Amino acid sequence: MDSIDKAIIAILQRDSSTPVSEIADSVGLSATPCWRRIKKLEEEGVITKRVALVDRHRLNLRLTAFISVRTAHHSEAWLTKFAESVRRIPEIVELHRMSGDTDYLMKVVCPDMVRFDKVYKKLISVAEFSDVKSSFSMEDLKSTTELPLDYI
Amino acid sequence: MDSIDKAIIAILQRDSSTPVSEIADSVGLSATPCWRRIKKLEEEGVITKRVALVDRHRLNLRLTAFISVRTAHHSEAWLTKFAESVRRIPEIVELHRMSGDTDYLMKVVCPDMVRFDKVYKKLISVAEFSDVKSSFSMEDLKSTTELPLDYI
DNA sequence: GCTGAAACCAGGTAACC
DNA sequence: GGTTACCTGGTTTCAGC
Repeated sequence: MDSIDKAIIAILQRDSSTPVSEIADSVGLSATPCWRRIKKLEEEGVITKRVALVDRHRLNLRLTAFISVRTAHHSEAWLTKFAESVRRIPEIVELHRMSGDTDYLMKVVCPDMVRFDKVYKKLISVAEFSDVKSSFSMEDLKSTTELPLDYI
Repeated sequence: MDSIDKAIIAILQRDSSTPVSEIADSVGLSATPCWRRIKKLEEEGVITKRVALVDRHRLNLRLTAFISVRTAHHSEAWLTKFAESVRRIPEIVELHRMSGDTDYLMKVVCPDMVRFDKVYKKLISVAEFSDVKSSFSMEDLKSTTELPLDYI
């Protein structure tokens, strides 16, 4: 992966609807080799998918919350089952197994506190926790899917 | 926004490279009216952008961390300047103004602890904090850009 | 073996019903 | 919202470097 691939990824991370010919111009290549590089990046799994991003406010998702939990269960089987359950809850968009004080950290999006409480209840119904803490985002100041390309 | 629009969004959130004709089939429409709906969703800002998602491991971004900070400064001017500075740090992919114990919560991606410390130093160089806590993700169990469509 | 020109074809876009 | 036609842009082939 050279600097041209990096430049291609930079463009596609920002706007994947950019025509190949335009990307080719930007990186100083003609369309065909540029297209082949994109194809290769997709085949090799560097580019995993192309998605449409949606304005969460337009979907009535005005509340963003973080739930951190502790649990007494630390088996592989418990983790697998827990992760699988969380993957089925669409309001929980992230789940991290953490080091330190909390065992798991989740990011939740939903319309309001009433709906948040429903997600919360759904969550505590799928697994047992010894401690649960919720904190709420008042303002989304930065949120991007663009990853830094400085380390390749 | 009706159930057809919802179905269209569901498909595009999952894979924005799906051909319009295929989407049209799925939602029981012919290509043109389906395309018109997609165009409208984009114009109205429901669909904000189309992006390529990249495997962070392939970009050498193996460390995910959360930094929560407290600050003594609570003016609008300070917030604006702080947010602007953070937006210029590519390793910080999320910044939330929080309620409760912490004032701001950030999500950071970088290769390792050494690079994390550099981001940390960059962060404390752009703003003054009274308290800074870092926690680290050991395992990414769920991470999606697909938002729940149950509330429209 | 990789690049780019040109031909080709799928799919996005527009006009019309 | 559908049908048809058009035309941009993605994809393949092939010649040249």
